[in-house]
Amino acid sequence: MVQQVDGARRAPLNRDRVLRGAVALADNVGIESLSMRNLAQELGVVPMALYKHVANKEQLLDGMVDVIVGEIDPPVPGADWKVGIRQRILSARKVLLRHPWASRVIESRPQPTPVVLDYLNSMVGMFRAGGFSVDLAHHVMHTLGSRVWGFTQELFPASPLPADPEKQEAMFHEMAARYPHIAEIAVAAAHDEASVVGRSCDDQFEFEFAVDLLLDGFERLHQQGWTSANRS
Amino acid sequence: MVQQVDGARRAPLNRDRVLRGAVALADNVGIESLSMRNLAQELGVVPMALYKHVANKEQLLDGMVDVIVGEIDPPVPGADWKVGIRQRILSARKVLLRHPWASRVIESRPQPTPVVLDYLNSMVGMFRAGGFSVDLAHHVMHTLGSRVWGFTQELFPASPLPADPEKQEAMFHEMAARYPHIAEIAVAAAHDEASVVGRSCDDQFEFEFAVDLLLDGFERLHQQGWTSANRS
DNA sequence: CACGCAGGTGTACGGCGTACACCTGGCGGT
DNA sequence: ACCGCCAGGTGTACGCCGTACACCTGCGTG
Repeated sequence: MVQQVDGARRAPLNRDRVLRGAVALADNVGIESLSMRNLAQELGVVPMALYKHVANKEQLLDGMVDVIVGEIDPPVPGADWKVGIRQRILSARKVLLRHPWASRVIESRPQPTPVVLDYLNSMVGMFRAGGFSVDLAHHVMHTLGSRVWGFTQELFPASPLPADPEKQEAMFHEMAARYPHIAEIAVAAAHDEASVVGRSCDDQFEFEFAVDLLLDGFERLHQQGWTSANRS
Repeated sequence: MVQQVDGARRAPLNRDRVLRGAVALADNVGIESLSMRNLAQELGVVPMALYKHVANKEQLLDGMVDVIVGEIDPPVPGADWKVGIRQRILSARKVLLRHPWASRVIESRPQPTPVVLDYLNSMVGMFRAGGFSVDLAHHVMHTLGSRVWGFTQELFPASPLPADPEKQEAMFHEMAARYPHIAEIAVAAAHDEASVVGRSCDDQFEFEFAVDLLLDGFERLHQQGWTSANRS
């Protein structure tokens, strides 16, 4: 049933093959359909075989995160801190857009792996190399929050509009009556992009807007010699 | 087995009682131990009885979010936009600190409920009342991201130190060697608070640092008459 | 040739969400 | 006084999940 079609025996599994298989499967069928049983089947193996290579599902998820982090570009060497950080974050973002499930998985990990710590450490290092005090670098990392990973907390994903244009119209009027401020944003955004109502806004622009606002704020504090001692 | 000890029959369930029971149970035993079966038992009822009041577990979670949002203070009427927004967000934060599971649940909802939309709408309204253009209000909401809910993406929770102080020492040296930038932050933070190594930093301060940096940035853009037309 | 051990297997358990058929007690209409 | 309805609660069962544990198998080494 599970055996190979071609005569050659399946190459033996190893941790890396398992992790990459898991990433691929999550990419294809969604993270919510990634189960040990599922993954085992995909790899042509019985579920329990996986446990020879990962301790349990949590460790599998940790390993998947490590694979993803490995896809992020390394820091550009001689760059100014601001452009360097920006590039790195936007590289992370590109990776996360390739693996839409990854942000949720990253958020769900209770402890960082060494690979993740390496990434964060090198990020802090870029601020330090730019002359930031330990103090400021610290708070600035907190402020970036999930954006060091290239994603922002989505307030909600693009709403799937009803196909029927009459229902669309009705829904729109209800929105406008009940949530006028949200509605006018939706209208403006739709107009900007000459697209249908409800089309979600330009994600990339929103992301860069936020990152740049933050980086500019950081720069200002840095130049002012900000210290956490002047906590008001 | 399940019947009441006192002669009086259990008051009949209703949606509200189910939701509040679920919130209480999550508070007590943690969200990961909240199951339909568990909750039913707590309410003195058979699991399937819950389905007369909520369609499924997803709707239960939606309802729990609504309960939490209901605990956030309403906007202070005559306040300046900046202090008004700040107060509201810090109120949300207080609520979320009472229900530590709530941030993860909010993040996990695929669609916002009407109650959530009301909250977001009123938040946008505060920016609009402060003179923000629709355009700027829009992007500014995105920038706040999960902070409108009073939480920030945690890079990782406080690490539980090993009890043995020798192991602590060893771990610390390994950290310092491998992740020097992270280590120096840890040292500085520990020194600030005269606490043990690894003690997590002052969360409230980090949060307010970020919110204030953002609000200041928003104010600057607002005063400059910023428009998304000048997208560089 | 025997042995060990890494890698793969089979079976089983307890937990989950929930579909579906059923029961029951009180209330409104006649 | 009776009947029928139906909201609310029950019982059973299914298919999924993660994974403990005992087992097998075949290769590399002594």
